[in-house]
Amino acid sequence: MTEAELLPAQHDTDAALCAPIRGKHDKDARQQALMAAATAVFAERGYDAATTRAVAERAGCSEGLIHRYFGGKRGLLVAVLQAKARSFHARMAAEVPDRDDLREEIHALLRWALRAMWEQRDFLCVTISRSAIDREVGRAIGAEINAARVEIIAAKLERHKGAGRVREDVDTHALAHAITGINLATGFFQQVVFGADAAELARITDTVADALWRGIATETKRTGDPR
Amino acid sequence: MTEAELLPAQHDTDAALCAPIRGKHDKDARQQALMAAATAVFAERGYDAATTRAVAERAGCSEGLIHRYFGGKRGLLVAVLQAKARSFHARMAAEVPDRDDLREEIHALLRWALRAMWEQRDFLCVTISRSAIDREVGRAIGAEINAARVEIIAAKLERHKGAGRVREDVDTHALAHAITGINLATGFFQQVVFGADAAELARITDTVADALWRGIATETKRTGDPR
Amino acid sequence: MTEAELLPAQHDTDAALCAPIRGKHDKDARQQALMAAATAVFAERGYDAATTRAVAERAGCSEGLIHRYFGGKRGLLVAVLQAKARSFHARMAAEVPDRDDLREEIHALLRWALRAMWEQRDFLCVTISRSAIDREVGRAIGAEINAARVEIIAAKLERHKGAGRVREDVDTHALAHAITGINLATGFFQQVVFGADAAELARITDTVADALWRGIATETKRTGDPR
Amino acid sequence: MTEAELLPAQHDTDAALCAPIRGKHDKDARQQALMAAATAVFAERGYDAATTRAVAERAGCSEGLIHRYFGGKRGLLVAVLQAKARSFHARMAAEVPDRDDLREEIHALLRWALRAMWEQRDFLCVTISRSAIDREVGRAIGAEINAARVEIIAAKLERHKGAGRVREDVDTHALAHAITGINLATGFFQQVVFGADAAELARITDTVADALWRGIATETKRTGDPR
DNA sequence: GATGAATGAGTATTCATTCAT
DNA sequence: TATGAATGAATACTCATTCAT
Repeated sequence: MTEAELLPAQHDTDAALCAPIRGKHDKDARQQALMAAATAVFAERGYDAATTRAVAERAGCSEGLIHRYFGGKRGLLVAVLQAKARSFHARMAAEVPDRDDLREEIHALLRWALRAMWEQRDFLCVTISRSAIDREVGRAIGAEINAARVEIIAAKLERHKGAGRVREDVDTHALAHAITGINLATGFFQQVVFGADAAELARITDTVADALWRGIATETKRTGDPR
Repeated sequence: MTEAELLPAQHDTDAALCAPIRGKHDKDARQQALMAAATAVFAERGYDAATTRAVAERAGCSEGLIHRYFGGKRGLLVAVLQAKARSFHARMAAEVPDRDDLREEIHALLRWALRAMWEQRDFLCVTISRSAIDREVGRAIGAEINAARVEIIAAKLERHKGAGRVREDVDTHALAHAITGINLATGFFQQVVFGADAAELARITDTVADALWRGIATETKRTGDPR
Repeated sequence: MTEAELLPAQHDTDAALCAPIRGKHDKDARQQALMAAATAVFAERGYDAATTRAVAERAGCSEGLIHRYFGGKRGLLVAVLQAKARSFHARMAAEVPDRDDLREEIHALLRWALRAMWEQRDFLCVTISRSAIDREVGRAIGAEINAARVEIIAAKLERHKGAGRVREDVDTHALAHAITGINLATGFFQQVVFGADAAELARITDTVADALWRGIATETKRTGDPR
Repeated sequence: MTEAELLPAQHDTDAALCAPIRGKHDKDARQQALMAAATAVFAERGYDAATTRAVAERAGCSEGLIHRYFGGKRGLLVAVLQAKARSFHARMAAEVPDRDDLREEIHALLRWALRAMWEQRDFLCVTISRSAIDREVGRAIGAEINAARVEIIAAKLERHKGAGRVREDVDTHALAHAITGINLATGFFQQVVFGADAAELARITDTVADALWRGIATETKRTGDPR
């Protein structure tokens, strides 16, 4: 499993986006700047505690624009969420290419989540925090982001099943849900919220990946077990 | 696996706790009432949107006491969190008794989380939402609630390992972390936040439980496989 | 016609009401102070341009109380309006006692309005200004304040009619409406808004009072005409 | 008294004025459009609640022009007021032609006010509302609109006096003020603000007109009294 | 000790006005 | 010249916290 496909593990929220505004009247640039600033400020303080003033200040423009462009604070949150959601699973599809080795596939999926969620931790903090409170946001996340990832993973597993690498009695869709859940638990909660260290995360990830692999792989295919 | 051990699936916020205060000057009763009211109000509206006035009103006493007793709104949140944490894993230890069948043990652990988290969903919403924002709360949850549950589960797995039911090369501690994570992902996110239906949840839980069991059980012990 | 019955011609909004608050926690005094301050500030700047901050500052307390006590800015306006309305026509009834000379009665009514409206000009500015914009306020003023004054005047005229001092074909109710209207026009608009001087006001008032008197008095009763 | 002279009773705000702008660069047309739009928007919402954006939108041009052409929102109000004032008493002079019957003259004056003020009610709401608050506007209204109308009415009365139809001791100027005041009271307040019905308004108007007529007419001229 | 009246710093949002284009 | 993007000061209202009673 190569690591080359993984993104650099750092915040992506602002490098380019928060760069000084080009023109005084560049509407698009300002909208981008506001969304980037919002992602950061929401992440740092949480949605409720974040102030529109702080967002505007960081974006380098006036509060009024938040209301002009996004219809208010909540509109800004929604805009940020939608933009991120679009890019997020597009990336997963691209960055975790299909493999012919089931074990590697599972490991790659779990490791990718560790990387991607660390990188997106700012966005995730807001999203998770809101989704736990705001039913509407919660369902939207479930239906849009989570479901999409489940489908991608289920398709991968189904391919392995078709190739005889996964036991016939395994419910690939349910397993995809489980893997997505494990991603969230390790990638976000243990890594970001609980602050687990890299070694522990690797240990957990590898352990569960191997356990799952053994648990779903057909007997004959498991002979190449590295351990 | 009997279901008798599982708790009734309903909100537990406060039948008794919100009962009318016994004496006007019963300090302990007032603190209890405030914490119960806070649990309910925080759950209903989220921490930020909850007002100390609402908490005081529901507890039937004055706002001032929140500051006198708990040092303010945040102190009240912390008090509630700690109290819940204490009771929470005490319950898990009691309600998921050790079993000699590994497969049943794993299934029981996953099913218990489904029940317990549904029952505690109000409290979890606040906790999860805050922990994603408030680093301090996040670490506290990780260190107190999560770690304690990991230990309990790890001990169970270790016992099975000692009895030769778990492969020697399995890192029980890492696996316990994984199981706890799966609990959170399915019990809270899929069940409460995303609103998955019971059948789907059961399917996911059973699938991952079986996969893990096969993945960690020693070959010889698996002959009794029901499938 | 004695002038002794007329009130001193000065603002009454604050002398006593805006006096320093007695006790820090005197709820009633603060409500009074807020209403007095509101009357003054609304009068000076108009309802819209008046700020709750300015009202609070003048009342010597915090903005929050406006919302706690009156439910907001509009509630404060309504409270002021109602309080004034109650006292206003009670005063007219008391301060323009019945007379047996019709001519004196009419003169007294018109002069009283001049005095009373000058004195209440602050309150009237807000009231008139709002009533012209806010349909609800307008109707309320018409139904409460205006109608009450019409009734009092109509009763006076009816008494004169009964005593044979007013022509049988005079519609006393319609005339009462007219007199109330003339009061408003001269007492408020010419006096307060247009800034007419006292001599001119007296001339207008006396002219119209005499014209009305001649116009409604029975022929025989008019012999004592001073002119 | 013919009714033919009376204007159609409907809002006159802008059938023509709001028509699509002829040329993009027709400065005069734009100023007209802005003033028409302002009249309408101010009337609908009141001066304070009206926004320059709403005015600009309705006029079909940009907010900036309000400041370029009129120096701001207040300047726009003043421009509208002056324009209206000019047209208003020009109309009265034209629409209430001199009559040789004093009684008819007075009735006509009062009835005209009822019609004209109903028709101009939107404009009057803003004007009256502002004049009660904004001293400058109040004096301007008094000096320009009111004084002009007083002069017209006084001239009419003086003509009747010259013809021996009005008693020598009547102060025609003061009476003209009184009539103007009654116009305002009945035409605007009772009719528009208090929402009195047509029958009641007619009764009041006729009663006061007759009372005034009897009160000022010379004895001999009154023999033709219809009653 | 307990109350609830009072505070004041802070919030999202609005809007007349300015100015780069 | 006209536009409309951008501003920023101002607004009503909220709420955790304090403190006189």
